[in-house]
Amino acid sequence: MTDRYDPHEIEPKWRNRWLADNLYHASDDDPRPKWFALTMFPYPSGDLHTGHWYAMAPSDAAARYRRMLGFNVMFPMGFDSFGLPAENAAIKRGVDAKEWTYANIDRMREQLKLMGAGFDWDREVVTSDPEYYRWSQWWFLQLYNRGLAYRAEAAANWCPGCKTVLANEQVVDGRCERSDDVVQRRFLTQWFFRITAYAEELLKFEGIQWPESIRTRQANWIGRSEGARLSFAVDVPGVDELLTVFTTRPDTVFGATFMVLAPEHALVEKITTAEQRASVTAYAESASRATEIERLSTDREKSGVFTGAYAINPFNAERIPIWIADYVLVTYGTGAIMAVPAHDQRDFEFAEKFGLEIRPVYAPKEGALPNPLREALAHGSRTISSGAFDGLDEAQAFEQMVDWASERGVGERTTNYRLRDWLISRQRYWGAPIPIIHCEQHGIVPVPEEDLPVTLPEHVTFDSSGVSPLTQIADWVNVRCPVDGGPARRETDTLDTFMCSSWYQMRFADPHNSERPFSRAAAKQWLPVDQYTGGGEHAVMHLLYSRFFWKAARDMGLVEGDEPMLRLVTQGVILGPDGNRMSKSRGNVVAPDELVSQWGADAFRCQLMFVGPWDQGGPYNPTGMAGIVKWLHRLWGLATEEPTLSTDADEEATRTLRRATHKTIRAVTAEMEGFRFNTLISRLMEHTTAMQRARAAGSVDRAAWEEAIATAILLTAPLAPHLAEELWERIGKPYSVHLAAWPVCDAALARDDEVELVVQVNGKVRDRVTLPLEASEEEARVAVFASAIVRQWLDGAEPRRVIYVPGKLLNVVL
RNA sequence: GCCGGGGUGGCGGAAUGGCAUACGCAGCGGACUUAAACUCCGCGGCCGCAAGGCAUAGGGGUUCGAAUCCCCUCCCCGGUACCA
Repeated sequence: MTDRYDPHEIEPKWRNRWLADNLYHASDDDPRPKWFALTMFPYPSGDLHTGHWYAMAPSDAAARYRRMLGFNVMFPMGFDSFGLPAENAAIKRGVDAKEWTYANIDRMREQLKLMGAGFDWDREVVTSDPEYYRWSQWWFLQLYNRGLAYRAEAAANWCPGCKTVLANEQVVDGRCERSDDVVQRRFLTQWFFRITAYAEELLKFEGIQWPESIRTRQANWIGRSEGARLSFAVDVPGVDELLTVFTTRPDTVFGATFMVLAPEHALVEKITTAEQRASVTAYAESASRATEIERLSTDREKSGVFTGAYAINPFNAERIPIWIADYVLVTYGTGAIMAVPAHDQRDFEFAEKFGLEIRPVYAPKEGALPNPLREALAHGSRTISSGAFDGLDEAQAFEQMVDWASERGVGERTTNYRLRDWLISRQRYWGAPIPIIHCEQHGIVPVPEEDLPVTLPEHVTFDSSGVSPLTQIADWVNVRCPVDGGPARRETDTLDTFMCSSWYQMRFADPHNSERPFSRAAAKQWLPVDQYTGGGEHAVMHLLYSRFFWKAARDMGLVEGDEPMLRLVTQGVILGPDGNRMSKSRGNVVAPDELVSQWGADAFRCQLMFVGPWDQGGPYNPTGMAGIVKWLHRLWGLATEEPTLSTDADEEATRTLRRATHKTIRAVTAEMEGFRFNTLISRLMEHTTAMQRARAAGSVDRAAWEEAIATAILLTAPLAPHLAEELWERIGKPYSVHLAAWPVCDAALARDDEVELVVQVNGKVRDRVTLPLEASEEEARVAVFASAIVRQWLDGAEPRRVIYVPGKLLNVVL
């Protein structure tokens, strides 16, 4: 037995023992209350990086804490293993996508084990396994059968680099979230999930503890706005279609002096006059060529063209010109607006540029209307120039005008959402095939459930075009129609990987079920997730999709409750030592493997938790490792080298040590509940110092010492699991510390006997006095005014006022 | 522009109305050691000999008392953006 702390000796020993004993397996028949702790599973990119450690080590600590509190904890791990990097490796380097992926998984699984986390490896799921994606396909069919999956032509985001469409959520600043290529707009027939059916419910966050920032981002993304649809007749011979607009300000309809359609709007073709056709076509073409980035630039000057056609305002029968302009988006509302330049700044700028009428329909809140208007008047006092509706405030005008339109069938109150349906088809190979067959006779035919999985062909070759190989494999594509056995073709698009990760937490409840995605009993036992941890960057992707999926599953009667994850804590981004995101090009990447082989997993875990508040992230510099390592050595030394123990040690010293121990239990427990690992560790360091002081002071009470050491080991166990296990054994406790009970604070022992009262004169600290804990205000005053320093400051003057905060402070005001 | 989070020693950070700078890093001094450190002890905001004064991005306010609450301004990070 070595006497020195050597992580390289103890860490492999305990890791192997835990694995051999299956210590962290969550049993289905355990009477204790369940706790489903989940940290976002990784994409198997090939290497576990510092970001993974930063996310997972504290998640593991929190799960271990719950286990010690007496919960039947399930803390599973898996791999989100479909996706483009595997395919890119296949295209660029000629490796096999599957082999590349599974080699990475094997490597990362070993790296994850080095972390010493308490993952239940029996429940591992890999989304690219047929046993898993079979059920992803099954979910697709359920959603299809319920009308929540559909195929439609729509303007889609096309990434030229990835050669596939993307969901709106995967477009960041007009660029592909993955490859950074500028996204193009293409009209394509694609598969969608009807997430908009749940838009309203997704805005509610009842019964869950999620960070404000994530809830806000989801709410902004869903973008609910209340308003009305108004229909305008089109004054074009032979066109009886109505031009319907969505507006949040139907109360300004008398100020509508022109209409604007998105260049892609279906009506444009039908209403454009012969005279205007050439310029309209040219404008529409240039708009379609413009990238999303160019079109979305808000400081760009307004542009547009007159169609030559007019609409009729249903309120006053006025003929108003119809324009097209790219500031109106085909994807929002109805793709058409009534322009009210006097009360909308964008319309105002457009009207100014093209010399269109600007007609105020509200009097300003103060003063007279400027003439001419310098900018749009967003809100006014009372309606003017609005016919029979004059003299109303905004709310009244809204109500009365929408009622008027509803009665005549030319409008209705409506709620509009910015959220679009989730585009889930991808023109890529390395994903779960969409289980659909296209039959010449029967059109879209779902693959029968008993034929699942639709297996992804292996060992495919990529040609230089980058087109998905699935389209090239004739004996995979050509199938018999399930209805009549006639000739048919498989759908060659695959599912967005975000679809595979939208339900993975459900699969963890019953990961090996080959009859269904999970049994009802397993769902009841384990779901929903009690504590989810991961990166906030998934706010409007994974975290939104998972909520949608859960609600759909609930409506199918498969799960209970309205939310998939009850409590969410998102960690910040760990940065390189220079304060920038870690990247190879910057040369600021900190490689976990090197640090672990030098200092051990426990030290690395602890240092990552110690650097700062977890939810904020921040720079990470390995130079700080020394402090953590010193602390672990100090703890080791205390646990392995006993002081002189006695039963008649100094009573006050004993009391002091026990007080430190119980105060530490209280503080560490609170920090653990709040995911404040940095201050948690500082508390443990202080306790370690207190024990060192006690040992240095001479003989120590045996019971108090043993309590202090055992407590320190227990409180450290979630953070440094290997070290704690070793020390627990060395002090003669039964295996395993990770199954031991979390210590409980004895309030009487934690209590202070006396307090140090801060003495202020006019709010400035001048002195301190020590008083018994129960000292009255009168006793405090006596002690304070007896102080020579205080009397010097008073200089004979009478205090005007005395503020007393029991146990803390006494302020003398002159 | 709008929404969210921030700005405290040389550095990471602590304190969310009551002792500013906990706990660490780096630094300095000392002990032990032939020598060392993943050992131990100590020092450490700025000005000042001291008494004391001044310091939490900047300015103003509330309060007996403000890093903390309110108002204004500046800066950094993240999100989002012609959303009708």
